[in-house]
Amino acid sequence: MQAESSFKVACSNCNLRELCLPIGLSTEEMTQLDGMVATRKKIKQGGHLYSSGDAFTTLYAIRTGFFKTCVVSEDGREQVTGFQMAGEIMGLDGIVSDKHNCNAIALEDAEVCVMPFNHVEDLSRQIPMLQRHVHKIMSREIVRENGVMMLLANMRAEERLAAFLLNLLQRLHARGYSKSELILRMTREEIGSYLGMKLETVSRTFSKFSDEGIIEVKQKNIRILDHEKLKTIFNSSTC
Amino acid sequence: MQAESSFKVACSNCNLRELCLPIGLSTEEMTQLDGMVATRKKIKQGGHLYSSGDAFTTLYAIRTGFFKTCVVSEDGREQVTGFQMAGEIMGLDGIVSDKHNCNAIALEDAEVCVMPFNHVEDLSRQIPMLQRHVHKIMSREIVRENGVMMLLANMRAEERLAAFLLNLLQRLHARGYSKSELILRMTREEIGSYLGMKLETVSRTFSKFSDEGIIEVKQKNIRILDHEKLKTIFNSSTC
DNA sequence: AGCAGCATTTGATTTGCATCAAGAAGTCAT
DNA sequence: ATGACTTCTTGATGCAAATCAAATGCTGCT
Repeated sequence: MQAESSFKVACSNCNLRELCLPIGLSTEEMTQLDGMVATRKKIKQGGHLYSSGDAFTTLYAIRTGFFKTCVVSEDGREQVTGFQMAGEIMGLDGIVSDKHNCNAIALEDAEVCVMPFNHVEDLSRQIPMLQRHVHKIMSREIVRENGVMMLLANMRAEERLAAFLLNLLQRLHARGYSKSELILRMTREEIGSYLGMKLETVSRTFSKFSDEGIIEVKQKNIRILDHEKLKTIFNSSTC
Repeated sequence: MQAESSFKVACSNCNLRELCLPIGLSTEEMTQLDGMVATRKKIKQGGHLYSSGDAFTTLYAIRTGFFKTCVVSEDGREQVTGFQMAGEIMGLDGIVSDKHNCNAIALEDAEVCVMPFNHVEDLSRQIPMLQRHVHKIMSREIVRENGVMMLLANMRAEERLAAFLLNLLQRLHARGYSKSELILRMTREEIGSYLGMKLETVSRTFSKFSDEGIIEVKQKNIRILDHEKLKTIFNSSTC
């Protein structure tokens, strides 16, 4: 087994590149891009990729593993702001103040590509398609958070959990996983924090879905029995 | 009175430039930047600057007036995602899919600078400080939304309203307005939507703050009598 | 393997906010 | 100014989810 660091890190032959990178780059541009990732970094389950207050210098692309990000208020309340998986970019919150604004914690052993932000900016100036790509990634995060605001402000517990499951399924499916089965990497409490409900309510709602034959729950293993019904719950308002 | 369009639009002598633009640009760079704003546009109260689904081509900087942005779910529920004032940038939600993702509606007669996004990108490639600035603006929006998520998921009605007032005051103060007085441009219902509560609860909470001598409420005019208490309410968890 | 410590489930009770309702105050158009 | 409409306030009641509580099921460690 060879040490990771002795491999040349290269986006151009990374199997995740269609998730991280713009499509349609020329071979030349692709080669340039290989300069974007400085190194890779492994994080053990429970480890912090970065913490609130840390100096911001780099973005991270997830190669393997699963993360949560969370902000902590002055009085100590923790809020999970997102769950991230392979191919997704982390660290954008740090750009505005040159300090990270949240904690990024691995929910399973993980590996990330370290992309110094000034490399990203330099290359963005040279490769317009990369520039656009970076903008799109940030815009996507803004739009995602708009959706979470809708969820938190307007939806009931069942709708929130249905939305959460459907979102995870869709993202996992884009990575080649089944549409009808998933393993939750986070606890009920973390799900609850993200969805603005208590862990007991998360558990009860899982049980309810299970009773109704919509899903099958075995601890962290969830099997989707009725995808359509899940969508109906998600879309249905109070009527 | 001269028609607006006959004036040369110029960031270099705009009195809002320290809100919109990076600081420390050279005179030469400043001159380049004047190419960023194509035109200006006036929006009447209640008018849409853009709507969900519209093609995205430009960002907007607010010169005067006050806006709300809101997303509408499939089943018709509306969620206010933010309130924007002079110097703030709108339209970032459109970048990811080349379509706007929300409605931007003027809450009072307003004027905006129209900045075609490809101008912004072109100039960003030439002026690294502008590039960084654009990134910071998007990152700031991400961080703001993280804060709203915390508010919606974790806080009680009083804390939410206190947070809302303090945020408005702080932003107005940065624009030269009083720290102890403000005029709400939005209805109780719009505040409620943003804060995830019903208009009746917003009204009741205003009344409660008023009874406790923290603020004075005269319709849309709010006078802050006890700024410290407001902060205490905002920070206090359930204890 | 066995123990300690989390994570999860489920039940009983409380509560903060939503909902329903009605009247008052303010605003706009003619 | 007058009437119509919107916005706001306040009260009474109901409900979804929080809280409190306890038992059970996992997981990881030595």
